[in-house]
Order: sequence, then structure tokens, then C-alpha cells
Amino acid sequence: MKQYSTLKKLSEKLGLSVSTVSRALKDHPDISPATKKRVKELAELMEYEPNNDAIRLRTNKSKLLGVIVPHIQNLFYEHFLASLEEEASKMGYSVLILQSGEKNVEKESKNLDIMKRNRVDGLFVSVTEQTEDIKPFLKLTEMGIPLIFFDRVPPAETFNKICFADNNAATIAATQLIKHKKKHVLGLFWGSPKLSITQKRFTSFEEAFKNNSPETILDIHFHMDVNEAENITRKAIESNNPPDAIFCTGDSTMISAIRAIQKKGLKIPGDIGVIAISNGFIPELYTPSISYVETSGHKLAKLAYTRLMEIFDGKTFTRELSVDAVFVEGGSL
Amino acid sequence: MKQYSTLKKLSEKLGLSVSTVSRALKDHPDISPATKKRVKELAELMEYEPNNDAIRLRTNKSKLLGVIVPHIQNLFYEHFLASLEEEASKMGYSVLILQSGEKNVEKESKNLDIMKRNRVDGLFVSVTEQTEDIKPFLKLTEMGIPLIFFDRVPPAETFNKICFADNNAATIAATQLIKHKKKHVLGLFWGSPKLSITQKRFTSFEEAFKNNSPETILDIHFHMDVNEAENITRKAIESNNPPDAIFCTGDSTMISAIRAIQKKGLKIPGDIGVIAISNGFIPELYTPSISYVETSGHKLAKLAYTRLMEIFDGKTFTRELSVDAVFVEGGSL
DNA sequence: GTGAAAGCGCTAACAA
DNA sequence: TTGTTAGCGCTTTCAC
Repeated sequence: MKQYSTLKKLSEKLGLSVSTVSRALKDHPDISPATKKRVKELAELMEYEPNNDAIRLRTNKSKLLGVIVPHIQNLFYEHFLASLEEEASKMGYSVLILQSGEKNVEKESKNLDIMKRNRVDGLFVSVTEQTEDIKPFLKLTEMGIPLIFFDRVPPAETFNKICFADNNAATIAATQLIKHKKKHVLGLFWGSPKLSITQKRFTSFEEAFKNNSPETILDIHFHMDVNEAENITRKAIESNNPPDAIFCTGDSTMISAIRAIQKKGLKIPGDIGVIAISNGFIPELYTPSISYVETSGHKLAKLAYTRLMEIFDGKTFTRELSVDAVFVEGGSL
Repeated sequence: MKQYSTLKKLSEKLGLSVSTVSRALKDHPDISPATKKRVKELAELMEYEPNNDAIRLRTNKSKLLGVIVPHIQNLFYEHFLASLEEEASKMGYSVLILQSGEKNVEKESKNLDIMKRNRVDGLFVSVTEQTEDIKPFLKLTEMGIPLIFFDRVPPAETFNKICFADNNAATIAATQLIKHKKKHVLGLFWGSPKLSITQKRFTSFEEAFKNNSPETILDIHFHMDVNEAENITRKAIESNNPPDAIFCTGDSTMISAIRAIQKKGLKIPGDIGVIAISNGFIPELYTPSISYVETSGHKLAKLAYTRLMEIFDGKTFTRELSVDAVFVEGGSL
């Protein structure tokens, strides 16, 4: 079994010192072209690959970015991760991804430790539904590890946050529902009402109706289980006073709601309207495609990455940034 | 800005040697209970987190597993990655994920270098469509780095591979099509015919018809672009001699084909049948849901991980394992 | 039961 | 232009 080449092995073969070899390999101006050539040729031949662990230990820069998400297996995070990895790799960063699960604060805090052990240069976190204690996160920032929350962020104001302009997204949805003269809307809000994202969405959704269509009946439900959404929808459409539209804050909720609608044999939009918050992939699978307010994981990732680079450049004040949502007309209202 | 604690700092505060502290922290039997207690308490207080870089450098074990995929943003890989990370984390492994893109052999080989630099303990790879040169991969195994190809694997026999029993999957699909007496099947094969997975699927699909329904007309297309699938389908269903069923080897192909069908106003299964190879998420969104041959990223990940652990335990011979596909009846045939 | 010392592979200040 | 040296944080052998 062949071993990894090291600077020492190269230097012995070449009759040079380790430091000369090291410098030659990184084109240090002090080294003569001839030496550089010799060194690089042998390095190629011996398939030298620098040992990142040693470099990190020595330089105290890991070139590692961490991401902690509830689940990888989620279209939104998938897009976020794909874009983030793509951006990061351009600058020589690698991305360490850890998932915490939805109701697992303990795992989240273990993941935080793993990130510390790996001495990540920066960290992106989307919190669990149960996350309340922000002290562990504060410790990170105290240690000067840049931390950026995205999408699901804690309410505290002392952090960098990148979110969708959620009031915006929910307001847009409400505006569309009002425009289509919906008078009885079932609102399915995915996630715990504790999360700031859920709160904001709810408040601005309600607000929009209060101001522009106070006569509309709002039937709001918070749920944290996909099956619940299907049940709630089923009960609503089977009741004496069924809704004429449904608003869903996420893909899985929408899928469940539509399943209930289709099982009942109702037509969209003829019998009932549907609008969702989504990145658009799932809504466009339906015919007619579901109208949605777009929230793109790609955009969020780009913004989050850019913000991190700013922090690396010394702009360390905390900021809360948001990406505007856009309405995409389908045929479901 | 607070610094990370180190063994040295702890040892100084405690008036002990670094080695004693190190041993106390890992419950070495030589150390007295009293000392252990003192050490652990201070470590807690000072928020000591071991430096993984130093440990790796010293022990030559990275506790890092690498995965190289064409894209993260793909339901199949997403499921694979989610399961793999979940399994790996149980045993203290972290997972480094890199994406190569579809037509980017260069990026793939760069990713391979990054994995080497990070001295990953083991590596999972699903290759690019363009990957032909297997030398870079051979080098890894020569160095004793366990390498397991999954899903998209190169034809060479000298590797560990974990695949779906693809002949199986395609055969199952063919059997169902024959059972439903389809006489003119449009076969949409995603991916280059160069890939062993595509080859196998095609061969066994054709074979099944040859043996059991030779009169069925097969109209087979290989494509590497989603829009192509929609175009091919459109042309086929608008022709004088339209197919009575479509077989798709993947989700995106299926989505495109169905889009063409729906735009034309045809009904599934009334006017045309559809069957696909998929993990089931997308097929079940349709009404009626699309019949599919299930290929689960979860199962594959579990098997791949188990195989890697076997290799770590010394069972280093190369093996080709496969997961059986299962038919899931929808209402689309 | 504890300590001293070497060394993993690399970088960088200083010397020559 | 190149070499010497120290040290990043940790584990581990050997000594006491």
C-alpha cells in the first residue's frame, strides 16, 4: 500500500530542504525558476497532495465552511446546499454538512461541537423547530466564528440572518387571494408558531386581510406533521362551510392539501383555489400548475455566502438581510 | 476574541502535564479518578473542544467520509446523502460532499484531489456522464483508500460497486408493460448510452420484450437533456403511429414526458400508459399516481455504508452489490 | 499514576 | 536563493 508523499520525502529525493520545496510548490518569488521546475516535476511524479490537516493546524485556517440544517432531504435545503457548495468551491472552500433532525436540540448542539472541533471558518445554521436556547450560538460568535442563520432563524437580534422577506411572501399570497375575491381561506402554516418565520408569515397574512378584505373568513392552522395537513384539509372541505381557497406555506403541506382535494374529487381551481410558498419545482408538476410565491434556495445561498465573505473582509457588524419573494402565476386560483 | 482551549492551557491551569490531561479526558485506566474529575471539570468550564486537525494529523485517521456526486440537487442523491450522513454520524464520521456537475470530468478529478488532501478515510463516488478514464480512481485504491462507486458506476470490474439491480428494474417495467398488453412503447432512457447503468437497463428492457412480446414495437431514445424528453414525447404522440405507453428511466424524464402528454390533452392511463423508474416521491404527486419501479436512495446509502465498514474491518476484496427494485402499482398503465 | 519527549506534515521568521 | 528552526495541538512510547 503506497503512502502519501510528503514535503520531507520530496526534499530528500531532491537534496533540498523542506522549506525550499514548500516554497517552490507555491511559487514563492525567492525560489529560482530552475528549482521550481525540478520540485514541481517530482511532486507531479510522486503524486504529492498537501496534507490539509497539517496546513490547517499550522495556519489556523480550515478553508471549511459548516452548514447545519434540520434535513438535507428537503427541496429547499437541497437547493441551498447545492448553490452554497458551488459558490464555496470556487474560492477553495469545502462545505461540511450536518443534519439535526426536526425535534432534536441535542443533536443540533452536538453538531455545533463537531463544527468547532473541525474549526470551521464560518457557519450557516437553519435551526430546529425546538431550538430556543441561543447561548450555544452566542458562544460561537464570542469566539469570533462568523455565524449566519438562514431561513429558520431565532428571534434574537444579535445575529446575522438571511431570510426571505416573509411578511412580503405572505402578503403577496394574501393580495392574490383577495384579488381573486376569496371569501373563506384555509391557511395551512407549516412549523411551530414559535419560529420567527412562522410568526411573521402569520401576522402579515392576517394583516393584509384585515386591511383589504376584512369580510374574508380566515381559518388558520399550524401543524408540524404532514398527515395533519391532509386531515385538516379533508375536514375543511367536507364541512358545511368549506373554504374557497387554501394557502400553504410549504411544498409538503401543499402536496398533502392537494391530495385531500383530489381524493374528494374536487377540481382546482374550479371548486377550490390553491396558492403556496415554494421554490416552484413541485407546483409546476401539477396541471394546471399551482400559483406560488417563489422562495429560492439558490438566491438565499448566494446572499448568505456573500455576507460571509463580507464578514471575512472585516464587516463584522450583524445584519439581517432578506430576499424578496416573487409571485409566479399558475392556474390554481 | 476568545481563543480555543488547548490541552496545554488546561495542563498549565491544573499543574499537570499535557499527557495526563489528554489521558484523563479519554478515561485512560492509568489515571486516578480524582484527577479525571478535576480535569474534566476544568475542560467543561473552559469549553475545551479537541482540535480535529491535530488529532487527524497525529493519528492518521480523519473520521471523514467523502462523497462525490454529479449534483446534490437531485432527489435520488438527496436521499442518498441524507441517509449516509445519518448513518455515518452515528459512528462519529462526518461526510464531505462535493459535486462535479454532469459534464465536468475536470471538476471530478479536482474533487478527487480535494478528497485526498483531506485524507478521507473512505470515498463514495457516483460518476459523471463523461467519466471514462478510471486511472485517477485506481490510484486511490492503490493507496488503500476504500472507494465505493454507487448508482452510476464505471464498467471496470476492479471496483466496489453498489447499484440497483438495473436489469431487474428495467425487466420489471417491461413485464408490467407486457402484462398490460402494450404494443408500442416509447422508451426514454436518461443518460449517455456509455454509462453501464444505461446499457444494462436498455439491454434487459429489450430482452424482456424479445422473449415475451416480440410483436411490441420499441421506440428507444437516449437523451441527456430534459427538454429533449419533452420534444421526443411530443413528436411521438403527434405522429401517425403514436405509442400506447411510455417508459422513463428517471424523474425528470417522466416529468417532461407527462408535461408533453398533458399539453396535448391526452389522459393517463386512458390514452397512454406511463411507467417510470423512481424513488416514488414525484410519481405519487400525480393523480392517478404513476406506476413506478422503486429505486431508493436510502437503501443504497445503507448498503454502501455497510460495505465501507466491512472494508474497514478488513474485508477488502472488491464486490459488486445490488439492491433489488420493487414495483409499486399506481394507476397509470 | 504521572511526566518527558518525539513526531505527525506543514509554514514562516530568521539566518546564512 | 536556500537552509535552520520552532511550533501549531495532539497522541503515545518510554521512563520514573
